[in-house]
Amino acid sequence: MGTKERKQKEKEQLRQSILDAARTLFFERGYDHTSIRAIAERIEYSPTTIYLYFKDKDDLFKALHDEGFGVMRSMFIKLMEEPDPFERLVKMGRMYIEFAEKYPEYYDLMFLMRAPMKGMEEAHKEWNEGENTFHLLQSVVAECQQKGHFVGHDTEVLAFCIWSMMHGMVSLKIRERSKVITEAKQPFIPHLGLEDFVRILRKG
Amino acid sequence: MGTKERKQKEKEQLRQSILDAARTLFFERGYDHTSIRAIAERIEYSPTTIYLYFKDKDDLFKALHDEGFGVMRSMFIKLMEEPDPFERLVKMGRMYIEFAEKYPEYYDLMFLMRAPMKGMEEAHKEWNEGENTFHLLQSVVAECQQKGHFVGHDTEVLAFCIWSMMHGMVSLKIRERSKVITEAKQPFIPHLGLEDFVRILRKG
DNA sequence: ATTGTTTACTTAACAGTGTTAAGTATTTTT
DNA sequence: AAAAATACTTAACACTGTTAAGTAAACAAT
Repeated sequence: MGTKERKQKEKEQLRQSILDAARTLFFERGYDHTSIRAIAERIEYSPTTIYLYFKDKDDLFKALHDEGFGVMRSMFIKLMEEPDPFERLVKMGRMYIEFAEKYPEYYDLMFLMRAPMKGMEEAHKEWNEGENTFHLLQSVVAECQQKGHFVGHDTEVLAFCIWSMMHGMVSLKIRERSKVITEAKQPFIPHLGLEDFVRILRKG
Repeated sequence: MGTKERKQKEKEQLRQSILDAARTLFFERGYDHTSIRAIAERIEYSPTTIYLYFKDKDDLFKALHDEGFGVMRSMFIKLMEEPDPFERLVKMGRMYIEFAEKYPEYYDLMFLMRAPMKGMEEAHKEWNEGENTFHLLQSVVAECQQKGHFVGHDTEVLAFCIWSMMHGMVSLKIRERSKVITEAKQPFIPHLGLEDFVRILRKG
């Protein structure tokens, strides 16, 4: 029965091309300003076809949200071979910024937008993707502490602080709040900030 | 001509009650899920009346956005009498968290949401409210440096880092991303993080 | 006092949204 | 050849922000 498998593959392909169209349009004009009808038009299907592959608009969002975490994970994996935990932590910070600068739209979906989380409370219930990534950070911080860094700090709270720092800089930049600083410094802002932060952390 | 003044006042009152209704509904169900019709229904006027007082929905947003900065400013002013700049900086941090915890919806409008900024690019062009607040922070940081803190750091970049730290923690909390940490610590999360951060800063 | 004009508001409508129920071919199974 | 399942579409519902046109009352000028 080769036809059954072929049909299955065709279905998977259509699902993928819906997702591709959605990604393109979401990234181009944002989630709110992308209509199901526009996505449908792009792949030359009727709008209702999309509902045969995705529950609703939030479901499309969630798919891209998880896709984003996949991309981020694949970037993080590369630097796990760095032996020194503090250096690894610093590299993770740089990678975080690189991800946000390269895929600001993914970052938006993953960490900034509210829309998806509502659908996530029902389905995922616990934002698994985000939790996994955070625990990765937390374990690196714990390793740092074992090597004598950050003495007397609560691992969890400190990890949250570090994440907050990165998230703060990156999200202020993405949402164009970083325009409050001198124009010449703006292109370097998350990186400059990170290096400044690292200088402070090295002492602790 | 007392009637003219009375009319003027009545107009101002209606404008205010539109704003009150908008605030209530925005805070209750969020900007996106509040319709002009719902606001109109609440004050028992026709939807189009709102357009006689506000250009469009973004204009309503902007009014509440600026209102939020007014509230924040009035909270900040109180702690400007603190003579020691470092202590003042710490108190500003605590105040920032208090504001965000007391008025998460204002915070959302002011620092998280995207919708308004688009309208702001045309009108304000430069997010004045945000800039003023940032420059206040920057001057406190500069004062700290004059007293020997944070030697060798760029004032602007450092101020941005500090703001990022606060913004990161607060916004992760508001958008419910802080659920990645132990439940027992969650209620204290922005405060605990701040104190941790302060401990690190005191050394520099 | 009767005009004309301004003011403050409403009705009706447009073009768009997410989403669902019902319908239609086409293919597969019996 | 009849029945059933598959894959998709058409038509519609109840919304949305926003605008153009209309209305009734208050004012001004003659």
